[in-house]
Amino acid sequence: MDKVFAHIDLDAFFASVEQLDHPDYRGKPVIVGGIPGDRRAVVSTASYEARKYGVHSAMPLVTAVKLCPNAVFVRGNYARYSEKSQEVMSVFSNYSPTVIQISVDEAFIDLTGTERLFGNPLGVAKKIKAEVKEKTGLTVSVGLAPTMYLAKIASGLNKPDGLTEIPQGGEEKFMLSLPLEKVWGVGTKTLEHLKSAGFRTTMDVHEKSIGLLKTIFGNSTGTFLYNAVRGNHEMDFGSEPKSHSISSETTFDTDLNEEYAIETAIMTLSMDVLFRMHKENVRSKTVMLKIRYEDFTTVSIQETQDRSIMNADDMFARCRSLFQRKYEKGRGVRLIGVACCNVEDRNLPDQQDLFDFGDGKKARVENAIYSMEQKNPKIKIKKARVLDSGS
DNA sequence: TCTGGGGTCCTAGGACCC
DNA sequence: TCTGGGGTCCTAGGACCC
Repeated sequence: MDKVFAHIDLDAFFASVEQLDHPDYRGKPVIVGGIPGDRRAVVSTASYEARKYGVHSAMPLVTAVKLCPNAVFVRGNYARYSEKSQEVMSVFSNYSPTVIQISVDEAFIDLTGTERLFGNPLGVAKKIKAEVKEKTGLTVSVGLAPTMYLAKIASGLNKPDGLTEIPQGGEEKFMLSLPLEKVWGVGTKTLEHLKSAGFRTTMDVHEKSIGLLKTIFGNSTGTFLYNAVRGNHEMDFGSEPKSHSISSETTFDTDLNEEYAIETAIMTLSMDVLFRMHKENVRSKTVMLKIRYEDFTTVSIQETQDRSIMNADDMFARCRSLFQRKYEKGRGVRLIGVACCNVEDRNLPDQQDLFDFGDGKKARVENAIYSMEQKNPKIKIKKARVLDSGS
């Protein structure tokens, strides 16, 4: 049976939610990500009105303010966006048992074999667009194709409120009509590399052997490019992700070089990551610390111990020790980040649980604090050091 | 323009073992 | 003595995505 996938992308999602919730923002440029004066913010989403001024995602907010000073600027209400996202996603499940959500604002729907129930894929796509609009007030762009990879590219071609279909058998032709920068998975670095190696179009890539592409771009990228331009690249969401990580990072308003102040930030981040691990009921033996210096060079250090992280003190002690080992004293730090890698389900058997090192009690206390915070978000219980964020 | 925060995956080199 | 080869695990860095 011919396979058919839809990729559905919400148009300028965060900005559209703001316009939906605030009628006075409608028809105006709306920029989500920060407000004028936020020194190091970047644009998260720009409404289509703002895009006319050249504002786009990932642009420094300072630049956006220069380009479009009269825009409505908001920092963003991520809980609200998440709520709207769920409303939209629940519409999709009416049309197929197989919905793969890949981020807050996009999902794949496997429409293979749903023809008898709902009609042909193009008709289904139109129904989905109409139902999303009716139930949530938001518009989406849809791509239809025989593979998820192609559907993903197709949905981006006629935004906003778009609908683009790549017919069965038209995969290669479609890819060869595409400019290189539209090839999903080719970012700035690979694009530069392609250009410097003399590739200007997908057709140029198509002419070369897989062996040559591997030699120039490495095994993984070479193979990817070879298949992509033929419309043969498959995205695999089938297997469960092997490793999972939970991270938290922060960019300081101004660079820091006092160790005590940086370590205080590390403590806040450690607590955040640890609480999120509690919430997901997972544990980890590996912590990672990331330092971005004033000149934007970024380094990281990680350590895996035999025992899982027991509590916030333990987590902070591990991160602090990594910081002390890695930090080049005196250098200005613009960002500090903390992560737990290779997290696993806490219900899995773990040898160390047979012993109690006295940390078990602390962990139970933290769990209690965490559940209090969940019941009443206004209660914020923090370590003395974090409250005293001054000296 | 002076570059967020949350992730995943890939690679290369070193340690260690047989 | 100064030197093989394969496999696996860990770490640091980088590319990419939304």
